[in-house]
Amino acid sequence: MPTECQNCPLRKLSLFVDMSDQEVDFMQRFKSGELEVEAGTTLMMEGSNSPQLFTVLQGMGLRYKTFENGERQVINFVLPGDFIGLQAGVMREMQHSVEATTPMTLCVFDRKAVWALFRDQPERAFDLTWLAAVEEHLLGESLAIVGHMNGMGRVARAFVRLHDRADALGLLTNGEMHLPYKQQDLADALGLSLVHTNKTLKKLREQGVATWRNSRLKILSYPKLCSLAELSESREPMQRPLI
Amino acid sequence: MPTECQNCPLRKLSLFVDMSDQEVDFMQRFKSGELEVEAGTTLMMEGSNSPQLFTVLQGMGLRYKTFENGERQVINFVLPGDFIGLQAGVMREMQHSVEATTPMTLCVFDRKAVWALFRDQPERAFDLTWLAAVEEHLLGESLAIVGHMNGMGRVARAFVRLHDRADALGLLTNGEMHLPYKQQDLADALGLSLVHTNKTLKKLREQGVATWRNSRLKILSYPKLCSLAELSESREPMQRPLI
DNA sequence: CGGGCTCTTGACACAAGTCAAATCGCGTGG
DNA sequence: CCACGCGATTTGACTTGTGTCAAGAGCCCG
Repeated sequence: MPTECQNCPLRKLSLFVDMSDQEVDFMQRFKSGELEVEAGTTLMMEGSNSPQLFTVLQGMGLRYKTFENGERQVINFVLPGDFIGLQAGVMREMQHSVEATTPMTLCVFDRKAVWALFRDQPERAFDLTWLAAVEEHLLGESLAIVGHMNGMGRVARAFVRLHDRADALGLLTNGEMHLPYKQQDLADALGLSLVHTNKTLKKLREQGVATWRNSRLKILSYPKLCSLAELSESREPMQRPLI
Repeated sequence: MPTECQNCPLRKLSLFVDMSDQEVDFMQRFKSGELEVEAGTTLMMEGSNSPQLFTVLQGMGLRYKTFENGERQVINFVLPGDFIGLQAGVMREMQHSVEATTPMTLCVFDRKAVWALFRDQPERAFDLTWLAAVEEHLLGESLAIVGHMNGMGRVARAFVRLHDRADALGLLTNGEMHLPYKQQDLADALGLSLVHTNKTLKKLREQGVATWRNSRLKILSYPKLCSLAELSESREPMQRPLI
């Protein structure tokens, strides 16, 4: 039984900007269906042009680029509310791949409908661009992190960001969240080697800052973590549209 | 005497997708004026919300984020045809600063007109989103470069990218281009220290691959440079819209 | 019970950062 | 016209954060 946009649990989160009834109505028509995939499914392939676009309702995944030598750069982590396939929607093809790391429920849109959206729903088209700008912002931040922070700083930053995102999505219980990734995934996201990432995680454990075991991330001392991440403890999350 | 969009020299480049007469006409009305700034001018300020957006007609600049400790991460280099201020246009504020490193001529648009663009010109709104997606792609690439390549690879990659961009813009003469940046700028873009960047440049000189002096970059051996950058020599440039 | 992933650890090598000082270029002012 | 000062570029010496290699431990699943 597919979710009605009207009842979409994500919409109610304060993380996302409010939608008018009329907009909700349009989204309902824009939505072409719902998709459930199992962990490990590749949702988008670098270089391909998917006929479908998605919004994540449940589950987590990864965006990444692959190199000739087989290595990967993880672009970012995919959480509920994320839009997948913007590049396929407006450019010829995707520039990165997207993979599910848990079972996922996805809202499906028809690529061709994107044009209708621009023609008939300028507000929503605007939101799509907004989303692209948010994405650009996040990538710029990642670039800054990888470009300027050492191993400990990068891991701490990643944890703070994930913690905050989970918090905004209501996925946090007692400072604990589901983090269904491998250490290699985190390493590939931060531009660190697996070994060094592992040793950094160990330090965080020993210092009583955070533990990450069995796919569960537990923040033991948010202040310490923020300090390592060179972030102030009070940052208001940026609101963004949901599509 | 401001340039007529009709006669815009950039439009004719094959790098940019063609525009219908009607679109050119709209752009002419969308354009609110032209601006000339001198080198060193800050065009956009991180955290601010500029009332104006720009497209670069002439000159070069830098996008960057600043850290609490005064360091910078250069997000990318700004060349003619680049659109500046997308974030200000759709989000509350800019997430990075933009600075001119040479005198620049800019096409000026009114931020408020962006909404009119979405309402009245869906094709152009689509192009704006397209541009945002291109930006996202480029940032993803930068992230991959900084995350996975060593100093030599990064510098080589940067040179190839700049060379190709200049080429597509017709700014190349005998494999030579104007590159009005400091070594510190390049270092900040690549996440390297100034000293290490300098030593890497020296190696490139000694190996007869490329020289960069007096703001002029000269590629002596494109094949060697591509090999260092781990890129094939034949890559077709991605077409994108001009706004 | 065995095979195949992850995750951990230790030892070692090296790329890149830091510190410090010399040189070069250039505009300014005496 | 030369001396000075300041920013950018070079270089050398030393330190250290990370990568690489290799092997073992833990765990799940067939």
